[in-house]
Amino acid sequence: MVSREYNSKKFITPDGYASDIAVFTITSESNGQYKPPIKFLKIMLIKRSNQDHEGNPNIEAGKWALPGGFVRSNETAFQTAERKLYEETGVGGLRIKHFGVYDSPGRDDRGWILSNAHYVIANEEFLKNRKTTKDASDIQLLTIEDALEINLAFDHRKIIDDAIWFIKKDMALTTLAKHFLPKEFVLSELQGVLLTVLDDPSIKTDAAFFRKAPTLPFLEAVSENGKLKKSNRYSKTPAQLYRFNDFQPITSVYSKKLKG
Amino acid sequence: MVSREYNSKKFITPDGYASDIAVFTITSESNGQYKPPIKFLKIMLIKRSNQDHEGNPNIEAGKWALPGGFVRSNETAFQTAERKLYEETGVGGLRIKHFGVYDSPGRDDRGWILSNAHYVIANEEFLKNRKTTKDASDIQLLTIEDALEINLAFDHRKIIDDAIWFIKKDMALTTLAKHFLPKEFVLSELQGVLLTVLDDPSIKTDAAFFRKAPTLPFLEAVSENGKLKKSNRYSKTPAQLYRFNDFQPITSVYSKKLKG
DNA sequence: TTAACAATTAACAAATTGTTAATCAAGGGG
DNA sequence: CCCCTTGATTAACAATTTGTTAATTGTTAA
Repeated sequence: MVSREYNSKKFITPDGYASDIAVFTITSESNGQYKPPIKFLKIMLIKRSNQDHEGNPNIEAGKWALPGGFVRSNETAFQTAERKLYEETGVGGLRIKHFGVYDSPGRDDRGWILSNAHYVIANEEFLKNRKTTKDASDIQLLTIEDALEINLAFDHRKIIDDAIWFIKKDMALTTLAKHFLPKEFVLSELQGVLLTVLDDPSIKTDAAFFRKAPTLPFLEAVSENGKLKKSNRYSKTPAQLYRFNDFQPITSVYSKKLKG
Repeated sequence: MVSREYNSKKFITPDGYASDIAVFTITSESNGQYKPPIKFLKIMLIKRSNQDHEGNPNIEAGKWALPGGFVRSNETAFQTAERKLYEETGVGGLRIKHFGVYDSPGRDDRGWILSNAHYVIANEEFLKNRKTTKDASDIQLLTIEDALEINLAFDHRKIIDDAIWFIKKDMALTTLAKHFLPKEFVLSELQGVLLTVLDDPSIKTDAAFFRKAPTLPFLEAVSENGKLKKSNRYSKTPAQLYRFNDFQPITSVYSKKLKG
């Protein structure tokens, strides 16, 4: 397969090509009946076991790490991400997005190992339904604050830092919020998700947000048999349910007012 | 270096890790004196020689390809990009940005070879000053249209397609335009650059663009000894010179009107 | 002197925003 | 069953921005 021309240069080649996945979710904690819950941004991490499958001591054992694994020669890192996500956490069918490559020499004591990093957003309900393929202590949802405090394997702290930066950006610029929410949701839920990840004053003020939201081209009010569908899940007053449609908004710094 | 534990799995490892760079520039073609020039978005490609440095037949010989090369085990792909860009095209000091990884099995006949893809924006003047490290026929600036029509090596067509998508996005969302322009420029130059890459009606209408531009937080009028500095390079009427400052604008789809 | 023309400015209606103050529609206590 | 409370919306209005079309200005070339 590898040609003579290429081999003759005696290049040193990588010792491994890994695919890692930062799985984010927002968990809700009830704040009393008929009140919007308190939300926390969390990341799914796994604890590296002391031994590998063959019983040999595992590198970075005992530390927390992003789920992931080595890419096989007949698949892409993207496919590896799908596969490992399902194998290790039992979740499937989520939108996976590449956001960076980590290839600093020395990042992995085993040798020259590259990591192709992805992120995934899962809504709470989705994660609840996951199969428990490993015992619970292995997989944990940690708040971002906690995750960045504990002892993380390899350069996963840097990877998580970057991943957070990317989801913030995508949350502001795309309809990423949809992946944190159920199909149909109430405006306060959307607002809660946005505020958990972003820090945009124009989202904070209720009146402005509630007036603008219904006009956003990527949101639509849900109706059922001709009349608007409402929900009481977080308020006594029935609140209108919304869903995301397929509109892909784009913005530009050269039009409309900016904040920075 | 590679531990027993790891080796014992007999993983197949990649046969090579490459770094490729899509270098974009906008060339100006005079449209008559005192007129804004016509601009074209171009990409720098190199023609793969028939033999490699050692005289062996080269893979994908004769085809056009992105400049780039194999990452060494003691550097990152980013550093490779800097090094190869300088070696092959004589340009240095440009802002290089990662945008994707190409790792489909079979993308390179030599084996399992990954490409870490970057893009770079160079302004015309900068490229003019480049050292000619290779004979001219080897390196060419092609318009995007031409580049996508010719026979490109490996999966470089896909890489270029993606790179274009990324620069469009970054052009709209960041002050990327600054890299296409000289330090000080006239509004019609900025407008020309934006229209060459983007297709935003609000930029097209002169009156709107000229009225809004001076208020953009990331632009500032240039003055010299207390008075505003003007230029006649593209008009009889002296036009105000502007420069980008360090303001990093951010936008959000949840505020301000959208287009999509 | 004047026609031409890019670069601004002006002017004004239409659309969006920020803000503060009403309304509305239950659930729960009395 | 009548209020009180609390989110969820609406209303009301002033302040900003934008889209458009119509002037103005400064300079070169005929």
